[in-house]
Formats: sequence, structure tokens, C-alpha cells
Amino acid sequence: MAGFDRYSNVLRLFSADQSSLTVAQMAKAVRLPTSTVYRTVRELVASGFLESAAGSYFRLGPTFIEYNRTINQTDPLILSGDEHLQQLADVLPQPGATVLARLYGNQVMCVADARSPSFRHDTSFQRGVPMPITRGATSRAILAQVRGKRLDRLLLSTELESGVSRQGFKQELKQIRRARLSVTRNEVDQGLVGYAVPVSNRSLGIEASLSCIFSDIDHSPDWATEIAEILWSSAKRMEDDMQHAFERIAGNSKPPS
Amino acid sequence: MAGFDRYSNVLRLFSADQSSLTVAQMAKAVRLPTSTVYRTVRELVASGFLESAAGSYFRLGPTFIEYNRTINQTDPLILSGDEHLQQLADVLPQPGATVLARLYGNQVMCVADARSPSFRHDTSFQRGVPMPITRGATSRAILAQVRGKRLDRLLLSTELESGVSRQGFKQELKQIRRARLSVTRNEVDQGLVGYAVPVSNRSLGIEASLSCIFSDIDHSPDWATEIAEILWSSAKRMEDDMQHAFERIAGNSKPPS
DNA sequence: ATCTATTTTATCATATATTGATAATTTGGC
DNA sequence: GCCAAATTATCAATATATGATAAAATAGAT
Repeated sequence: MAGFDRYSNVLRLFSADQSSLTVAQMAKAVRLPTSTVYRTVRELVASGFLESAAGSYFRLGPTFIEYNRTINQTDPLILSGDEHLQQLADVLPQPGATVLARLYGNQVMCVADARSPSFRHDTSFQRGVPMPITRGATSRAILAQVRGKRLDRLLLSTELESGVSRQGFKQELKQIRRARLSVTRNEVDQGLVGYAVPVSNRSLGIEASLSCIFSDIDHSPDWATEIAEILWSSAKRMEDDMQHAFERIAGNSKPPS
Repeated sequence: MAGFDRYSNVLRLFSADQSSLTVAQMAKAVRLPTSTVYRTVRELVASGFLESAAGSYFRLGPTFIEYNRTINQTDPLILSGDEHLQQLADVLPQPGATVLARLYGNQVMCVADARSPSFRHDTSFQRGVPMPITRGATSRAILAQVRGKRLDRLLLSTELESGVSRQGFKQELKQIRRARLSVTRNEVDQGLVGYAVPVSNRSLGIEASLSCIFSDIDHSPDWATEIAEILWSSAKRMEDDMQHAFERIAGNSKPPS
């Protein structure tokens, strides 16, 4: 094994289910001799990517919290989401959750979320969870903004559902792009329905979506138009926020025009 | 440059002030040829530690958000903090902020914070910010729990303030350990006073502190006893929470007895 | 505090991956 | 479709990683 993978493979062993591991466990998992893994771990500890815990265990280190903070403080999308997402959840015509998700490399990840106080369902979209890029309104509203070769490459990196052709899926994305809205039900979470609209900023290279999620049972399609209007106006506000953020930092540490 | 430092040095260039960089900028900063940095960046992008943005800029990637989430979901201290910190802020005898910080390798980092609604001061301790390990009540209440060689090594990794001897500082820590309380003013933020008590769990290898911060102006030392009592009882609850968490996961992916 | 099992670090010859200058290719903006 | 800039590929020289083993340090128990 070579390069960054050597480190990445060790870090990947740490998850919500396995939050601490001994060197022996890591060595077994990555099929490398203990001495090699010790060296790798020592380097990761020195940079704060891992930390040594009690009982010769290791766990994820403070560096992740630190960089996460940097992202929170600098990502215009997240900043704008923190500003508007809760307010949006409060004005929905019925209790629901609001989600801001973004295309990150070739995955879609929720970067901020809020919910009306009385909405108690579990939703898959929570901050930090990578999502399938072709399933659910949230992801599709994002993909609909991507075109040409980049879209092809993205679609190559995932399996489409059985029975759906690449052409058919692209056609669906085209419709979503025209409607500026994607609505799905039961695609990500059973019993939930999602509405999503695109949010983007070209100069910042941000392709995202703003969505809200309701329980399918007590949801009436009559609200659809009103919901779409609310989402569009919030999305507009966020795009304006991002553009202002871009102009504020332009010439400083940001892309030129 | 060799090993993980090659990657770490590039990542370290990204901060709140410089959230996106071109390869040319990185190459200049780390004094390496562009071709080498391109390769490094490519590897980091492949693992989601960086992502390519518009205008040939790169920025921190989704992996940090993902691992941050894993930490939030698994760290018993953070879980307990989320549970109690806001409530604690609400029962303080006067408006203030509450902070949970933890020794992470050889740095102290705030891992959770809350504040009474009417407390409007800026405090340095915010989630994800590394702090000096010898300054402020928060850090000292943590250091007071560390002894022997580990303490020596920690103190070697920092500069003490001028005029303070290593012996004298250790003596102060001893007093804090006996009193189970540290109080400082103007040490971290001007015009603020901080109270901190130790929080720890031996079997989880967690050494932390729970603290609250008030504005010095409208703060009366008469509250000191009451504040200490509130902190101690919250700290006790958190330690119980952590012990339960430890017992729940013991034998699964955690240190043996 | 002393002893002991276990964890962690150090050593070193060999194989392998990294390096960086340059060339070839791709990309994105007009 | 054109052009400048960004990105990737190439390759020989060289520095670094590797892993078996030995030495040292550490933590737990007595």
C-alpha cells in the first residue's frame, strides 16, 4: 500500500460502530504487520488525526473537530443555512424537517438541517451523512444542475436502480431542471415525502439543494404549490447571501472573476 | 518532506482566513514543486480531505464533516455535554456561558458549549478551538488531573508565562486538585471570569473540565459557592453518564477492564 | 515500590515509492 | 473551436517505507 491510502485506510476503520481500536485490531483489518501500523498510527497521532485512549486503544483525534470548525466558519452555504434553515422549518405549512445538502466531489452530503419542534420522525439526511447521489429529491435537485461530461462522470461512479436507464434518468433530471423542483416519496425513508429546490453559486463552485421533508401520512399534495414557493424564496435568499459572501472575500483568498 | 507530514502540511494551509487555495499557492507555501503538490492534492481529493472548487481552487472536503459526525455520535463526553450543557447555562445565578473542554493529546480543546440567552459576550472557548493548556480556569482544571511524567511532558510542550516557575505552577495545580475548583479572571478573555471543575473517566481515558464564564463587571464573588455547587453536581452527572456509556459498550469495541 | 506481561519504539538491509524537471494532455473561458 | 492555464503522465535518480526482530517503556497487579 502506498501514499495517502496507507493513512486513509487506517482512518476509515473508525466509525460510529467501531470508535476505538487497538493497533493489533487495525493491523489485522488492513492486513499489515503491527510494526508498520504502529508507525502509521504514531504519525496520525502526531497530527491529531488519531489520539491514544485508555487501554492501548486509539480513537479519532481533535484535528477533525478543528477542521470541521474551519469549514463551518468559511463555507458560505453552511453559513447561510445556519441563518435560514430553522426559520424555514418554522414557517412550513405542516411540521417537517429542512435540509441543506451539497455535492461534494462525487457524493451528496447534508451540511445543515433543522426541524419544526413537533416533527419527530427520523430522517436519513443529517449533517455529515453521505447520501446516494441518485436517490431522493434532495440529491436529484442537485444533480439536475450538473450537465455534460461532469454529469456522465458522476453517474458512472454510481449504480442506477435496476430498470432505470442512464438516458431515462437524464431525462428526469431535465424535467427537474425545468420545473426547478423535485418531489419524491418513500425513496430515502419509508413514509416520508421530500420537496427539493436547487441552490447554487457558480463562482463559488457550489451546487446544492434546499429541501423539506414531511410525513407522508398527514401530508396533503394541496400544499405543493405553497411549499415550492417557500422553498424558492428561501433558496433565493441563500443564493444572495452566498453571492455577497463571495464578493466580500473576492480578491482576498478566493477565485478571481 | 516525508510520511504523513507531506499531507498534513498541505492541509494545515487551510484556515478560516485562507479557506481556498490554488495548487500554485500551496506549492509556494510548502516550498515544493508544483508537480509534487498536484500529486499530493489529487490524493487528498480522492479521499475527500480536499475538494476541488471553482476557478482551480481547492478547499477542505467532506471527510472532515463526516469524521466530525462520527466523533459527535461516539464521544461519551460530547454526548453527555449535549445533554446537560444548555440546561446548566439556564440555571446559572447570572447570565453566562458553559463550556466543556477536554485534553486531546497535548492540547486542550473545547468540545461543546452553550450560553444563557441573554449572555452576549464573545468567549474564546468555542467548539473546535484549541486552547493554551496552562491559561484559564478551563485548562487548569484539566491539567490538575494530570500527574507525574505525563504532566512533565505536557508542560515541556508549552511555554509557561514569564515569571512563573515550573514548580510554582505545579503547586498551583495541586491546590486546584484539592479544591476541585479553579477560578481565573482576565486570563483568556479580558473582562471575563471563569469557574471550572474537573470531569474525568479513567477507563475511557477522558480528562476534561466543565466551566462557566461570566462578565467580570456584573459578577459578584458572593455567588462563588453556589456556582461551584452547581458545577460539581453537573460534573457528577456527566461522569455518571460516561461510566454508563462505558459499561454499555465495554466488551464490544472498547477497552477491557 | 517491584515484578511481569504487554505495548511501544528502535534497528537495519532491502524493496519500493517518491521526487521533480519536462512533456503531453485536458480543461474551461471566449 | 481556439487558446492559455490547469492538470496529468513520464522516467531515472534517490530517498523513504517496509517488516522481521530486538530493545525499551509502560501499565497492572501484587
